[in-house]
Amino acid sequence: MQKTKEYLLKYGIRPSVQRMAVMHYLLTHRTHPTVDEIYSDLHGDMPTLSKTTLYNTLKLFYEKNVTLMLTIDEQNARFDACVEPHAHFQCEVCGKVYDIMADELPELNGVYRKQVGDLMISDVQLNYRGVCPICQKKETITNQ
Amino acid sequence: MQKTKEYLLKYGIRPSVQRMAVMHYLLTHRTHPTVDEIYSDLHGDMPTLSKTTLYNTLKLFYEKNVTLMLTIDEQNARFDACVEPHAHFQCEVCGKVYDIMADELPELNGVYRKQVGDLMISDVQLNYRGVCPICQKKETITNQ
DNA sequence: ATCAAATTTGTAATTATTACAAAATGTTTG
DNA sequence: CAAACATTTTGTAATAATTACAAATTTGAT
Repeated sequence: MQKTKEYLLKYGIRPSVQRMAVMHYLLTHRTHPTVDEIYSDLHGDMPTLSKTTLYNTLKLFYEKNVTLMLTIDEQNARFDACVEPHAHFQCEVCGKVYDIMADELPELNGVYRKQVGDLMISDVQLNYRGVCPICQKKETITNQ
Repeated sequence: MQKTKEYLLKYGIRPSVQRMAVMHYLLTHRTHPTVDEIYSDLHGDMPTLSKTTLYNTLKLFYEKNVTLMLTIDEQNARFDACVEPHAHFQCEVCGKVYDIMADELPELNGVYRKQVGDLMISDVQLNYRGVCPICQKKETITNQ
């Protein structure tokens, strides 16, 4: 937890109890959770945590570039403590979001740029959609 | 309008009056409009058009691959009749969405793939965010 | 023209997110 | 340490996009 505190301070964020809990959660759950998922999971240890605080906190993290805010899912924003350039894949069946790193997609680094033509870039998101191998398998069995 | 009808038929969509109006709108307005924008613009000529029909129609178009449904904007879905591989840029200030074609971003074609690793891809979206040149100019003037 | 199927419509429900003001907590200064 | 001030959190209520649903309308085939 001391590490989480230093992590926040390094990004210029005052480490309140709530902020540390959220940051720690994101650092230890690399599942691209939604606001509701974070809320449900933290609620056990922090019954007083409010949704508004969560929204405020996640927005702050995003503005200070501590986390990413993914728009791959039309229904909910999703959050990611990994700020390295990487793409995402969402399964249309189970909804799970997978990471795609540069070793699987060599062109990836080329699209993560500061500038394209005369446009200055502050955020890049590369989103893939499809059916993940697990759900493909299940569908094959069902359709027999 | 006859062309729009054939366009829909080509994609296996029955050309009702409403569907033709929406398709024609998208073919002649390459501005990545939201549902509300389409609704407002069509409402003059079609006062009975309902939002539900719009949502149904746009979902159908998306499923039949006649149009793209963009998730670049967190607030609203946006629609695009250009189904060629291309990226998008949204200005954080004015909200306008620009196209980025392969000539401006040579790596673009490389990320539009049918497969990445063992993942089968059905949809790719490459979204950039930043401040567009027009808004940058305005901000410079304001901050003097 | 009739009938069945497909489509459209309006209303109501759902759900994610934001606004806001009061309460709580943390920080600074005398 | 205590008073004064700033920041953060909280709960509730408002907003806004999207979906559910059943009745009404339109379409296409016979």
